[in-house]
Amino acid sequence: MRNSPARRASPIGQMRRGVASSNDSEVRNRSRRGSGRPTLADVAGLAGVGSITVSRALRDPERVSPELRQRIAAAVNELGYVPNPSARALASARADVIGVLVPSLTNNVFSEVLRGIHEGLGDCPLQIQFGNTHYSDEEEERLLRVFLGQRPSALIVSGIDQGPTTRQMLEEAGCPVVQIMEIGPDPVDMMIGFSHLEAGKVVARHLIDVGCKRIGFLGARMDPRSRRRLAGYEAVMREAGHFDAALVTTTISPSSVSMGVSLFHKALERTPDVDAVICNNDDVALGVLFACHRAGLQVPAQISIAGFNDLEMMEVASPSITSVRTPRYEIGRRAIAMARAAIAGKRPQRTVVDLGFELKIRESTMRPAVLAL
Amino acid sequence: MRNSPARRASPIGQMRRGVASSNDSEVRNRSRRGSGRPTLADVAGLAGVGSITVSRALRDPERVSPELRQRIAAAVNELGYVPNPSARALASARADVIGVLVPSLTNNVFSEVLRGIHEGLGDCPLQIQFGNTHYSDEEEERLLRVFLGQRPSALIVSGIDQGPTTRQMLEEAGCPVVQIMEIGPDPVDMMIGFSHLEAGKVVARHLIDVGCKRIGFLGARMDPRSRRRLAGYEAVMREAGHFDAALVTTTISPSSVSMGVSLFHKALERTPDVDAVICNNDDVALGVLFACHRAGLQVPAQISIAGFNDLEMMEVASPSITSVRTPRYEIGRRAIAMARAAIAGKRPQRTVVDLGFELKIRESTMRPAVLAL
DNA sequence: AACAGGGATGGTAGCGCTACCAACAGGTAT
DNA sequence: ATACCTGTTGGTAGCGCTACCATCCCTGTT
Repeated sequence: MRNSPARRASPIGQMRRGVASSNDSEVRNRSRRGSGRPTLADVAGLAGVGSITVSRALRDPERVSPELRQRIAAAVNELGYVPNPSARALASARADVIGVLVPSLTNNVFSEVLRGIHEGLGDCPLQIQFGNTHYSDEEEERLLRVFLGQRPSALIVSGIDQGPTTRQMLEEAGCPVVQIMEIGPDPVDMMIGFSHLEAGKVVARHLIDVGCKRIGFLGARMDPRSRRRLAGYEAVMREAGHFDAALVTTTISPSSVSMGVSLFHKALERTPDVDAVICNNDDVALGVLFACHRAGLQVPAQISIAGFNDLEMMEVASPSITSVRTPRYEIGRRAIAMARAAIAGKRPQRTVVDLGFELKIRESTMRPAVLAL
Repeated sequence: MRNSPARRASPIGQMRRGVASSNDSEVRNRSRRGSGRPTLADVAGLAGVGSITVSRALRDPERVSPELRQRIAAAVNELGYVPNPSARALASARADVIGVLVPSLTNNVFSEVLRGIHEGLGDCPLQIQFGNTHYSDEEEERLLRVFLGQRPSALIVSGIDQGPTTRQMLEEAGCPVVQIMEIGPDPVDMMIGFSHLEAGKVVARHLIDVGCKRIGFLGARMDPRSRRRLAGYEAVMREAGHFDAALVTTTISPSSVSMGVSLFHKALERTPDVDAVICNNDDVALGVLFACHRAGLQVPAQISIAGFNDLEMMEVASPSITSVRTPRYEIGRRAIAMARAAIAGKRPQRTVVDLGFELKIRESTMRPAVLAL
């Protein structure tokens, strides 16, 4: 019941027999090897051309005369020919695969990036080979090694803090490499993202502007990007003379809404006088909002909340939550576009692209006076 | 700067010259084809065995004597040999690829499933080939066609409502097929999920039990699974004599928290007397919670809310939200386990697995009396 | 002692495609 | 008329691996 390709193949075999040398095809039908599916040679036989011409017509139609092109298209259609990517990869020593390494799948930031990557691909015949590093350098190195074994057409990796071995492998990969999410000095090849340090600064400045002084920082899963946001916060707080190490509450445990609740409780214990919290992402911010609601703390009258990433729900939360809009989807799309351009030999003029970010100011950080309007 | 594989390959080439016939290797070095990386034959030369023995040692070590196995392992290590998956796929007419089709990446339900799939894979040498159908039958069919062109080892598809062409392609795929998320009659091959109809019934019954009568149903992105949950709701409501078509507010637009807000507003307009809403997922439920908060409606005193999926945040929301816990991660893990077993020829005895679900009753649907305790 | 049986090993011939070169037509420059 | 392009087509030889046999050796049996 589960196995009919052999049956399906037989009409094709007969078709072939009528066109190619009959001896040939009979031998082929008896053979136990082979996939039983039409090949380039079958298409070529039916169209009455050489197989290499079919190959060209499929990959680079410009180089084949319109007449042959049409005959070949008809033959492809009739046989239901689908190219064999393994054979192509083997013959050309280059797989139509783009390796993508991200640190997490749970995190909806990266699912947005992945969506951008998939949609940026459109229907071009590239495959995405996807790997989850779980925020581990060793795992990243292992996965990269596996990916390189396939001779990918390009690589997309998250962040700019690869370990030395990983860094060297990327440099020697012999294919375009795009580092995403962040920008920094010394790219391996290309880079697209924004400055997390600046983003941290902007949020902190905003809260100082609206009159907050005891501004806490809550961070779960303190990856390198979160640490840079924290560094931006710290720089601005020091400059304003407000910095206090007790205001910073972080954990390396994974981020979640409930982790936001517990980080907030811990912060309240350490610094009961906090008048604002900056969260390293929106999950944590949402947890803080819920915790405030449960504790009867008025937002923003008694405490202001700022998040990071600007998930869609931030705008409709009650109160709506100030957050930094990050171009996650756009990063995915543009990363693929850059990779494709580089594969096609047209390296973009700008190899380091700063997509920036946007502070979305909402109710959770508005001054009472403004709210009253 | 970007291109060093050629340089890296040269010591390997020299190594090879010392072992294999020197004439051979010189020709090989001059050739412009080939990846420049060590091959099975190189490993075989260094270990002093036939290449087929190396192949066996790598795929099925039991069949090679311990002594040779060790020599081969040493040679692999020394050369840094990595098998070429394309060549393997071509020669064996079978790629070590599992095709996975899901309808959405935005939806965190499916990112959990994907996480389960990736983690269920462990470090076995299978690759996941992933496709996003965007809830479109045509797109599903197109992607399936692409996947089948690679002769995957197994296929994982979402839902049980494939179109006739897709259904036929799956039946003729000649590889194990796992349908996930749902169970139903007439599986293509294997199936893992739970009954959405039952889940819909259980939630509706619970709300009736706590004394609600005008129970609304809010649904965004009404895919087949959501429709079956709605059918369960409708059946129970009819049985209780509470059904009213005006209580059902749905849209095919994508689901989101803000869509939950607007669906709730629409429902309030049509049936201002609703005393509870069942949402087809937790995003919508969260939107309802925010809308209630903004409108000053007490939850659950004035209105009860139930969600679906039991995202982590439901438990810490304020009030916490009743939801149906669905085994998303587990579905991914088990689906891969079933696929791997089938690939290995050990088809599981149970080919249709019902993982069930669990109604998590929380504050948002508690009777005032219970809350007062 | 001859033989069958089984486990370990190797040789060979592809898998389906593309890189490379060769061939040839039809034009343009010499 | 010859040489020399340029553009289209085809032949051939692999890419690196595995399926399929053949071979070898070592048992155990008659």
